[in-house]
Amino acid sequence: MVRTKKEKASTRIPRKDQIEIIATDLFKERGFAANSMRDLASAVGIEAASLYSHVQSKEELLHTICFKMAHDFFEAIEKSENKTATYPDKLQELILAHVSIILRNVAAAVVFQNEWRHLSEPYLSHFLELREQYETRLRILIQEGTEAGEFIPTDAKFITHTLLSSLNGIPQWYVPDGELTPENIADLFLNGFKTTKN
Amino acid sequence: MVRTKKEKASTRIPRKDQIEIIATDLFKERGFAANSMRDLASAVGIEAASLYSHVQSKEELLHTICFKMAHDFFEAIEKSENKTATYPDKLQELILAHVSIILRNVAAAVVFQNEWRHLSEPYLSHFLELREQYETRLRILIQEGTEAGEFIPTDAKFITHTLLSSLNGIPQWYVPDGELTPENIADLFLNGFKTTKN
DNA sequence: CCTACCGATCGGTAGG
DNA sequence: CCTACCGATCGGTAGG
Repeated sequence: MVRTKKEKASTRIPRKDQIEIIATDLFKERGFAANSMRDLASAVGIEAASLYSHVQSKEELLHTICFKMAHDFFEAIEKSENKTATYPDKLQELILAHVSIILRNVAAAVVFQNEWRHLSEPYLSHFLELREQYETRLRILIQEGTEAGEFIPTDAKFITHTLLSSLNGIPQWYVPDGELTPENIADLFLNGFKTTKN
Repeated sequence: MVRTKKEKASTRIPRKDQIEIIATDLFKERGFAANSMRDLASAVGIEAASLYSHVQSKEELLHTICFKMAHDFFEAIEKSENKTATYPDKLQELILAHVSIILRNVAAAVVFQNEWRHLSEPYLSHFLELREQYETRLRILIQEGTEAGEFIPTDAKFITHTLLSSLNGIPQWYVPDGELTPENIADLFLNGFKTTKN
């Protein structure tokens, strides 16, 4: 079994991306701390030392995964804030975007959700800042919509936390090849948040 | 600083329990895999080797934490099933019990939620069995209540997963010394699940 | 509950 | 991308 040619499938995507994808999957499955660089290397099909030609450190991988997701979520909330629309429409757009980001890369979403605490400073602080910002701005969206009479009055803090927990819990039950689209899921979330007059 | 007497506070609870409590806190904070027995020993104030006089292995600690919680949750659902009451009342009781179990030991709830995957077989399979049982029985409660016309018709699977994600997400935002009681939180969850005629 | 220690494995580097 | 290797740390044991 001598490999005389490069295989097409493996040369399609750059090694660095391939490493990141496999790392995301491993971190999702057993966590950042429980996966060694040797585990990763073996899953990629190279030696552990060779990983360091493409990646500076184990934490760099985690950092990349977490901040890519954070960036996507942040973009989504800014987009919804800047939209000229009713609050229910803004919320609907944000929920759809949030769901879509998660479903686009479920493994990365799980790592983002569960493994950020293994980031070291100053990344950890930065990450938590972004996360709190997102929460705060979602809460404000709900508060303003409620004050405008476009949502049923609720405890905005509670609803925000509950909604986020539910959204971020999607990977726990979502079946990748099931019949549910991001739009379907977003719709399910929206029922109960619109005013009854709608 | 020679310790000539045993201090009262530290002799109050058995060492084994103390180790378990501190382990729960460490596992909650940085995960099972990222905490070493030396970390635990140092937090307890003894040498690593001394832990093994009280505990068989690192995993035994995780096992104890996870299955204690699983047992409590299981007891709660059985109690609610056996109660003669309307479905909304059954659900209310279950939600209150679930919230109470989480708030009674937030750290253990977080470990239960996040660290079970580090259990080895056959414990892992057993754990997942219990977990699925709980989910299934909650879903059935909601389905039966809906068929009985006591809940607004919804997608029972979706509602079950969403409710559980929200409940299990409580530790992410709950402030221990805040003004919210388990009853307050359970009430917040119940709005939206009762029929409008109520 | 401690000292002393085991083999295994960790993240990462040197040098090619 | 590999071989060879580093010091540090891991879970756990022996023997007291």
